[in-house]
Amino acid sequence: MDDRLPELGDLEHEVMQLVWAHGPVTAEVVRERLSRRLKESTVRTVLRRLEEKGYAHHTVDGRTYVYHAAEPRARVAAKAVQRIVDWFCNGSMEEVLVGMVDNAMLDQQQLRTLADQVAKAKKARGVKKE
Amino acid sequence: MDDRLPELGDLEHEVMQLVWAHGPVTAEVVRERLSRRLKESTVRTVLRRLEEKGYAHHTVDGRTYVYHAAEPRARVAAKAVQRIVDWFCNGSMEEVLVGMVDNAMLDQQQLRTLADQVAKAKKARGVKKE
DNA sequence: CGTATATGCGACGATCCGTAGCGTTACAAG
DNA sequence: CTTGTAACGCTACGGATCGTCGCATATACG
Repeated sequence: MDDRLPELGDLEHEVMQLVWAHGPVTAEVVRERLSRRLKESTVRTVLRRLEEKGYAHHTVDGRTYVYHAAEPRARVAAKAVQRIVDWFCNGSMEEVLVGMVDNAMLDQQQLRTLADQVAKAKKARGVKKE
Repeated sequence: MDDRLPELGDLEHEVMQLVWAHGPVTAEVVRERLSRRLKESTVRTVLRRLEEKGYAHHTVDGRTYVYHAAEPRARVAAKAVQRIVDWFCNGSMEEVLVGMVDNAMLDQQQLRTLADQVAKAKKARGVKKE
């Protein structure tokens, strides 16, 4: 339950965003919603690779494959961040946050607000989850 | 001053860590410190690519190239995180943090402590920096 | 000036990714 | 049962990135 998901290319990412945004989807639906107009086989290939990489899985409805996200978007993002932190800063989340503040991507006011929001979100979710 | 640094491969990353860890370094020094034993030309190629990608730059000492990190490690890590956040969560840092708490990578107590440390670090640095 | 040494350049094989053609299968209608 | 059609997987190809070097070249030093 701690598998490292491989990186995604641009198209793979765009498709994955669609899977996350609009519940379970078929290759057709993805194709219609994509920015670029691609062949169906292209879309299916991407979906299949996404499944191989562990980002999604599918169920079968009649003769149609329906793709579901394997993990919620926030969790995947969190893992990615965790990897960055381990990778660059030997696991020191603090160093990263300092870097962000230092780089004016974030100020400590926002950080504190975020801490509050996270606490709130956790409480709200903690109830219905456990 | 807002350029997106390209991704790094495994070896490139390992070399970059050495550049960050031990001040300015020569190809020889990097080679000696590497986990794997590689040919000098390999190391030089990696260093050159690192420079092309904007992670490092060099000065010349006699006939020897000395490589310096272009940006501090924390800043690069911060940019990487920022990219993840934009990429997956449409820029919502909060969503990512919630994901981390949700995934037990972080608890809100740590988050609050981090906020304090960051505030402190900023104050300490702010003085000597401006 | 000749030799050792550090450099740049080019290259080759392995992967990854975007993109798609094609053969196959299964279900529905004639 | 035969056939048309829709959805699928498989294979592939060209471009890009990366790990890894060999080699021709430039240059400091004795």
